[in-house]
Amino acid sequence: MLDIDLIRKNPQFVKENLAKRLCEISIDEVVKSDLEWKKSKELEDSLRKKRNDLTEEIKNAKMQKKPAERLVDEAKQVADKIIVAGEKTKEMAEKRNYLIERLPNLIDNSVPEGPEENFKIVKEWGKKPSFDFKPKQHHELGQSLGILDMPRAAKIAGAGFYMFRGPLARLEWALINYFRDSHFKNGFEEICPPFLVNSQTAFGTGNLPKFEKDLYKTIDGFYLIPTAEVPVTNIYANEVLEESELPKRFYAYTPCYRTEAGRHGSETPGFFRLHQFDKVEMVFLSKPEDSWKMHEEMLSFGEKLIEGLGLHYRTKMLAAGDCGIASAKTYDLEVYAPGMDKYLETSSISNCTDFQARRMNTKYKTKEGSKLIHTLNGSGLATPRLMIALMETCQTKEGNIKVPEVLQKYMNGLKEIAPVKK
RNA sequence: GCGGGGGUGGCAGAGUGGUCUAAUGCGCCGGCCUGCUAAGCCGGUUCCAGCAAUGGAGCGCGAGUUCAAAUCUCGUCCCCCGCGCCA
Repeated sequence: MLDIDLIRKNPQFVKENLAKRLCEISIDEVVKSDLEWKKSKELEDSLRKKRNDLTEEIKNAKMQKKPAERLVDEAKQVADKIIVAGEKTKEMAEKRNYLIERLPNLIDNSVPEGPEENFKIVKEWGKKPSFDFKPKQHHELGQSLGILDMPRAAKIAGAGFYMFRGPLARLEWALINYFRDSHFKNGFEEICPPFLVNSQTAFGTGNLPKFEKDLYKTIDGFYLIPTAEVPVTNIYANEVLEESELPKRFYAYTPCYRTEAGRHGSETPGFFRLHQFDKVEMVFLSKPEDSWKMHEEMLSFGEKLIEGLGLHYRTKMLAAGDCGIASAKTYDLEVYAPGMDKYLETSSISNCTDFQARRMNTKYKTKEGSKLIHTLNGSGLATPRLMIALMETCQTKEGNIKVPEVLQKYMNGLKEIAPVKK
């Protein structure tokens, strides 16, 4: 959430900033609803004051054994008015909060404004691999090797699911463990969080209320996590940290569940847009003054992981209009898949400044009192699209898949995935 | 799932309808004192509105009873102990 105080004192600044990301919520309306709430609250407070005074008089009268019926009658009337005024205040607060809870974070000045296509490529690493044959797509490779079973995944669950078998399943765990080991060596703390969260937690990271339709909800009201960012960022919700505890760096492997509502149609064969996928996520908690430095640091951790696999990728600074609600600035890592001849988003690395901290109420102590922390999150990395790029990049003329060197130790030294016997 | 106990400020912990203006202690911040440190003393240390004076709210969350609720009633969530079930 944005600081309501900032909106009050400098609505023009907020308006201009949010215009960069094409935000459809009117700041004028936020200011107006806030004023209406304030007016109603003032009336309610003055009535409460009156009742408190009367209550005090009643108490004194009773202690002095004087009659208090008239005062009680008057207090009853005030109490009725308070109920009416209170309902009005509540209604006004809901109206105001509805808007504020859906406002996105302020965008950083370094971010190109406007719609998605205004992105900036800030780095390219490696180059497109060349083949002396026509490279196949990942699903062709996977099926002919007998290590990808899309039809049975569809039978078991439906569209939007995949099933890896044998060496491909092991390749996915090799990736996950390669990521985990890298983060561990960097000194981060590993977390195994809950994969289901309550609504307060989903609100904290900004997934609720605006994006409820993107989340799976259980019959008893839990939400399946769309990313480990949700539980891990919320670890210190409603807590005050010591200044010396910051920064904190976490990583967590989890499956991620997304409805992908409104994204039907067969845009791409294979496993590209999924209801469930695996990801290792980095989450950093920092002091405000350190977050931009840590954002660049997180970016380079993500980049190093892809570089270790030897895959060609590019780093994209998202345009303001393409950034998530909580993000002040986001880099995407896009890894190249030669079979599809496409760059695929395999990581999204964001500085959420104090936007999530305000929703979660996570602060740290300073000499000037407690202040909101900054939160950052980034994939390090999401596996399916990386596997697409890896399979397509490392394919041989025979249709086998060479295992990148850094992954071989996680696969009992396997160097190449050959067809699996039935 | 059943039975019992509990949830109060940064922390510990008192408070069973109206002197609650939430005691007291610890921690932290500021000040005084001091050659320096410690001790001691004074003030501050939840949120909302306000430049402020001040006013309002707040005792897990929600509803109710009452002129008045941390305190009584109901619902709900969470934690602890015991029993049951279970990977």
